[in-house]
Amino acid sequence: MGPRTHAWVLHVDLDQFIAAVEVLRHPELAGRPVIVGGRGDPTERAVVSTASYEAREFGVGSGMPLRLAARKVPDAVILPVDAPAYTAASARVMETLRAYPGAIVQVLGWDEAFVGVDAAFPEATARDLQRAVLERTGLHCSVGIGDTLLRAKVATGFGKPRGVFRLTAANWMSVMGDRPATALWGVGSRVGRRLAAHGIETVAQLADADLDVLVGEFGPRMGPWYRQLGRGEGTRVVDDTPWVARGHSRETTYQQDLTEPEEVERALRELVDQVLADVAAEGRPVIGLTLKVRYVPFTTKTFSRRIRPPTSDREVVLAHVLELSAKRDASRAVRLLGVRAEMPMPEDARDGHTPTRGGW
DNA sequence: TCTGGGGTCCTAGGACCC
DNA sequence: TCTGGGGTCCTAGGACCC
Repeated sequence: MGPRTHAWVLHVDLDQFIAAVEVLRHPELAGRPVIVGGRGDPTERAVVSTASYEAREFGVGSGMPLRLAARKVPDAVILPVDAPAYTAASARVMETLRAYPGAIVQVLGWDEAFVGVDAAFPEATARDLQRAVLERTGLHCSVGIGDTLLRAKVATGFGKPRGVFRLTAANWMSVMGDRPATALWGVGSRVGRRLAAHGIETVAQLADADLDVLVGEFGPRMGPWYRQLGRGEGTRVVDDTPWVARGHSRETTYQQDLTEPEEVERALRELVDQVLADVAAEGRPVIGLTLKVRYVPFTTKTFSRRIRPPTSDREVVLAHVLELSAKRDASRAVRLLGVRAEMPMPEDARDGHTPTRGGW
């Protein structure tokens, strides 16, 4: 298998995936505003993972503090995040897509994938896939059709919910030209603001922007890349090479801020053990560590270091993390701690053969 | 209403070497 | 006494996405 070019790129995106999985196993919740987040306790520090369409009507969306969401939707059903259940549901969806004759599937996350197909009528294929996913999993999805990964990805948004939309070089500018640059995948609010400072507000303006201006603002790599995004151009290669993780991290927001050194050390030991369990499961050592600390007024600092030689020894890793922790401001209470471990890429996955997530 | 958790990639600037 | 130019490695931070 590996990277391949097809006539069409389809982007399959499950509708309100997490909420839909919950409704599937709790049918009595159908039609009710369902919010999934944290441990399902709206009095805790946590945020919304997914809200059902019924809950979105009240202005609730992902990333919103759970407390606020609960207040906005008085009779909401609030459920805890159940990652294993979503992983299992996701696996069934991807299996279904792979079973489609001739399809190459590049998984992007729990609830979305690119599918490369050589079809004369991609809309028919899209409907086939929707039907197959619904039959096999009970879940609805939207499908974007494109002549590049980016166009397929952006097209999906116009198909939601349960629809199909095609975006190619032929209609890209007429559909996207007048929209804000931040409508593009990969252009967030910060980059949007920096573009606006140069008078670049829309997708069409970004597509026609002066390359020197973009390079001056964003560097030799990102500058040209943003203009390419504006044009909807980029790779059309779908790559089903299995994903190789660059690292693993665990972080925890504490319900009570940590003030005592012993509390911090105990928390770090816990995080290190969790991270090492994930790393060990891949049979790869640790070559880098990052400690993330969020202090009580909302500021976050990170401390990192390379580890050499590469190690799988718990005590060695722990010693490094504690050393990094010694650099933090011990006089300030801690709201969050995170530990990230980087792993070396295996030989056979180097040279960019493994697809970069979102690297179009 | 205070702001999760798991990821990836890029850039700037300093250290260090030849 | 002044101080090039190229290269790599490392750390910190920024940005984005689901």
